[in-house]
Amino acid sequence: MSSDDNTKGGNFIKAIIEEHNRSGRFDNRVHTRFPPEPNGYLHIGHAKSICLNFGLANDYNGKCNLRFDDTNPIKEEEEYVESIKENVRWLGFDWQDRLYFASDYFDQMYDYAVQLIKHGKAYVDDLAAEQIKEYRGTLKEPGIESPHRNRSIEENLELFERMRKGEFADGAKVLRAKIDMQSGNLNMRDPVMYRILHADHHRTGDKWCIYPMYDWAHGLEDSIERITHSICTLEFEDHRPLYDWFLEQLDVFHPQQIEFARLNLNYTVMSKRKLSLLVRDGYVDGWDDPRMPTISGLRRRGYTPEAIRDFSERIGVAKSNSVVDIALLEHCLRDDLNKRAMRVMTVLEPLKVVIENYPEDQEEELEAVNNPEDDTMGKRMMPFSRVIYVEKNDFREEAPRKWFRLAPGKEVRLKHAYYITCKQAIKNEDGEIVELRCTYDPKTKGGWSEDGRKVKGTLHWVSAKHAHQAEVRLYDHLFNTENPDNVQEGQTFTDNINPDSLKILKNCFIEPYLTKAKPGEWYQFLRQGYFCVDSKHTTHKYKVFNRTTTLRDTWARIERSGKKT
RNA sequence: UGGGGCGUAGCCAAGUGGUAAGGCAGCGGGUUUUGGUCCCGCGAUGCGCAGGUUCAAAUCCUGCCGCCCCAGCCA
Repeated sequence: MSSDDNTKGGNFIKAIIEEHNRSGRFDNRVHTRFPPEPNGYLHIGHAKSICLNFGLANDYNGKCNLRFDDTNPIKEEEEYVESIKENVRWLGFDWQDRLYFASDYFDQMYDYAVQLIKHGKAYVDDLAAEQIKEYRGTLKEPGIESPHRNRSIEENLELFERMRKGEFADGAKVLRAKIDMQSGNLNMRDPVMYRILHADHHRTGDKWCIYPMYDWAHGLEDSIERITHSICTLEFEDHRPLYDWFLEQLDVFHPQQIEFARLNLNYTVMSKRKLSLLVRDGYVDGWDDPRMPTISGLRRRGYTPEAIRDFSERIGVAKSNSVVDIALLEHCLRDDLNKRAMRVMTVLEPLKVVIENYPEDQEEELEAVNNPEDDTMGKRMMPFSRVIYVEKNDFREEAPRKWFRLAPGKEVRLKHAYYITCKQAIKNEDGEIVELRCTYDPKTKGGWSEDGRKVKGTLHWVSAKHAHQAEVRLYDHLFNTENPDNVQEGQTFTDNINPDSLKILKNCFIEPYLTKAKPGEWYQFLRQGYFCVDSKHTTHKYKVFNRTTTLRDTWARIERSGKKT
């Protein structure tokens, strides 16, 4: 790969990498890692990081590791490890044989800590957590040194050894780096390296009762794996001096930490805390609810890995806090689905249409194109008969200006079928329209006429006799405000939940072909949107479809703007 | 005794002294058997503000202003 390819669509991280390649700092090697903590499910924000790390490795002919940063046994579980691996794989990335765990390095980290103690750069502190906090000082005042700061190396060595052996209770002692209690950077005020935690770890069991802190562990993990570029989010910028300090003291391989802005999206929330609250309090149907910004939610909603990767690329990478418009994500989705989704016909809110001049017992098979964007997807046959269903909102008793659809006296085209003209609308005793009586023009088979007569409206339909019933779930944004966290006093983000984020339609009709639809397939319901088979609620006999996203709807826009004026 | 970052269009974002890329959103128009797709066109005399250096400044200097992060034995 030439460097021209790399600079295209450049970002500041690529600039740094290229500078390193010029200077030879890492021998032209690029090795990144995606380092999740296995304490929750991945979301679209993680996807950005995954695409970034694996993407850079790919761009520069390097490698990217999948590494679980499992240094806190209290929060971490095996269940999350599996789901994270599955998500990364689904997104289309391959860590090959480089699956690592921070816990695999616990022995080595312990040895490094001993080394630091021997150099007089770390000490065991007996101060209680509360006291450590007091001694740390504040943002504007310096901290003060712990009375145990100047213990002898021998004593520190012995105490640390006894910590490891389990001679002390949780919280009784910690190992601290001896740096600078005066530092303006609080991270440098003798940060804790090890805490005592008599807890079972999901991988190391009860082998350890002391566990390394993030700042101590992370740089070592990177160094051990010979990571060249350790990419993390902005809030770790203040930690970089500490990251560098540890590696310098140890005189080991020293990766470059680079920080970028995490992804924020409007109309949703991204924090682990809020996401789990939505699940726990039943606002959504689990972590994979199609309205959730989790990878599993997006997947169940019908998002494609390609769309998510395209999105990651288009949003760019920078250091300024920003909120990306979710419309961009949706655009990427439509862009991908437009090319790959088979077109089918379904009627979501049915209105019966009787074609009066079509023979009672006649049926025919009409040819339908599967995807006008892709001829290789071929054609299929659709049954047609005297009674069909069309969409309720494709009929208006009084046609507004520029209305191309059905109305008394209006002629429209049934896609792939015939032109029909509306003769009469039949109402029930409540005044609701329950049936349309139409006539068809037998000379317009296939949906066109030799006389060149213009018919502007084209409708989707389904033959009543041949249709199958199905459930369709229409999803909208989970929140009805751009920034759900922007609340008045006494309110919480859940007060901004969109009450109409899920609409379930149980009386929908689908064309016969769709009875074969399987989870994992993408369809465009003609004129309505992209849909997929729901993997959770669909049974052998009962199909449930999720609306992935709508099509752009110019008519809705015209009506909306018309109402405003 | 405070430290670290960030400000380019409604939203992202390139740009690294030579006269403001691109995408999304929006608005017009064309094509169309999806009011879809596709195609064409439209937005910064200006880069947080004010000075300064220079033939030339979003880019360099000075001073302000605004926003974000940091006081876990979380990551």
